[in-house]
Amino acid sequence: MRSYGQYCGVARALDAVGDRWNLLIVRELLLRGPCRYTDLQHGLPGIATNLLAERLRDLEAVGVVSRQAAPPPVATTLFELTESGRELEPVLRALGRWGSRFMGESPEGDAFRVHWLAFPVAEYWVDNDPEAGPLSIAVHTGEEAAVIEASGGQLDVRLGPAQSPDLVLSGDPQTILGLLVGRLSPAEARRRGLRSHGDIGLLRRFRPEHRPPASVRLAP
Amino acid sequence: MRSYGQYCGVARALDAVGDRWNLLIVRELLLRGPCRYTDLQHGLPGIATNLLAERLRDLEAVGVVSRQAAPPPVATTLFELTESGRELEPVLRALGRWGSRFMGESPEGDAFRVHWLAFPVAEYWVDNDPEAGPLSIAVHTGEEAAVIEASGGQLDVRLGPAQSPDLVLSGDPQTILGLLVGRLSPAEARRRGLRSHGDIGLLRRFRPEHRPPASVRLAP
DNA sequence: CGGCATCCTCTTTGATACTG
DNA sequence: CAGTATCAAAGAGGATGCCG
Repeated sequence: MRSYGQYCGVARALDAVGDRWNLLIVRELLLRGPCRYTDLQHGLPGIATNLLAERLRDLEAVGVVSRQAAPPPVATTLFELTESGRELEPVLRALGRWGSRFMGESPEGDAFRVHWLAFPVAEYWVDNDPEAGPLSIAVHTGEEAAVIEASGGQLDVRLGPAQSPDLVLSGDPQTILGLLVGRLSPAEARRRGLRSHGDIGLLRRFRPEHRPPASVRLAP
Repeated sequence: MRSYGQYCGVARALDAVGDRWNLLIVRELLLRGPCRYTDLQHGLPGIATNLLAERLRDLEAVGVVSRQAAPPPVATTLFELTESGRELEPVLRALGRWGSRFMGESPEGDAFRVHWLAFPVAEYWVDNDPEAGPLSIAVHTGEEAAVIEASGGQLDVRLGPAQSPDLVLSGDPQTILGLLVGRLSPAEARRRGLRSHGDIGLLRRFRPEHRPPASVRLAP
């Protein structure tokens, strides 16, 4: 991307990561941790392979991504975020939160990957009963599966099947998401095709939190 | 911008405002409030006029900007953020904060506008003595002037000259910024050409704050 | 397979000139 | 003041090929 040529933090940030696909690459690495090239391709449906290669070079050049030669069991290149790259998390969270207003519109034709649910969970969930025992919730949608694990007040989202989940949810992405962020009640979600095994009341433990408003007025 | 075609909040947000220049247009409207077309051009050095017109149409279409026919004293079109557009503030703040790491690099050749300082002030300042009387600090850099006003714990940044400032700062953008965010001490700033009138110690009232870390791990 | 590079077409950008 | 019109250059997207 050409530089905006403006001595402003927002402009400089966009100079570095404002190019098309860049922030989505960062999303993948934030959500999944170190990834192979093909993992990235899978998590970025629609990207042209030459663009992915070029963007990874660009992100490396600005110090957001680094590449590692993985040791023998993997024996491939792993791409991971640098410290600076991980510090983009607030940007991605703010974008995801703002973008959630468009998630009600039907996902017809849109690709979906389960691990994308980790952002809504991170943004909208809080463990209201951190003293209670660990809990695991399996989520199945499309061909993929993920697990949300709560333990000691900490929430984690992993890809893959659960060992012995306390609750299993399956349904289409829109319904699962609606349920997870509280836009749909369990009853509404079931009406839209949600299937569940286990006590769906467990979800109440993770009600959305609210945050304080900003304190500085920008344009009085 | 073509849609990413991904059912993900971040992707949907970028579908809406990820196009080149869009977030900088939002920055201008956040910092300056309702603007005329030519105000926007001035605050967006480097934008082509056809692009500005097109982007304003796009942003209107996604509900981020609205246009108003201003009443007789102004008698022109005013562009302003909708509620949804104002809710992009956390995105811009996160971007500006992340981008501040690139602000140490020399601004040679980069354009600068004083009102861009409002973001760093909003991000890095806090009024540690809100009970104290109101205070106004004038900032002069390049051809422009702005005022930072503190009153009752509230901070405001305005364009234009100050009435009777308690402190006047002038210098190049990099030095002023370094001083405002605490990267430079007053002595260092003076060595880099800062000129001041009034008690520069007043700045201590507005020391940077720190924020708590995030509580949800994304990629365990 | 994993990690690209090349080639090609189509779209978007940026610069400039011009207009109601 | 608030744009539209035009055009060259850069970038995106898709297909395919190459090399360990």
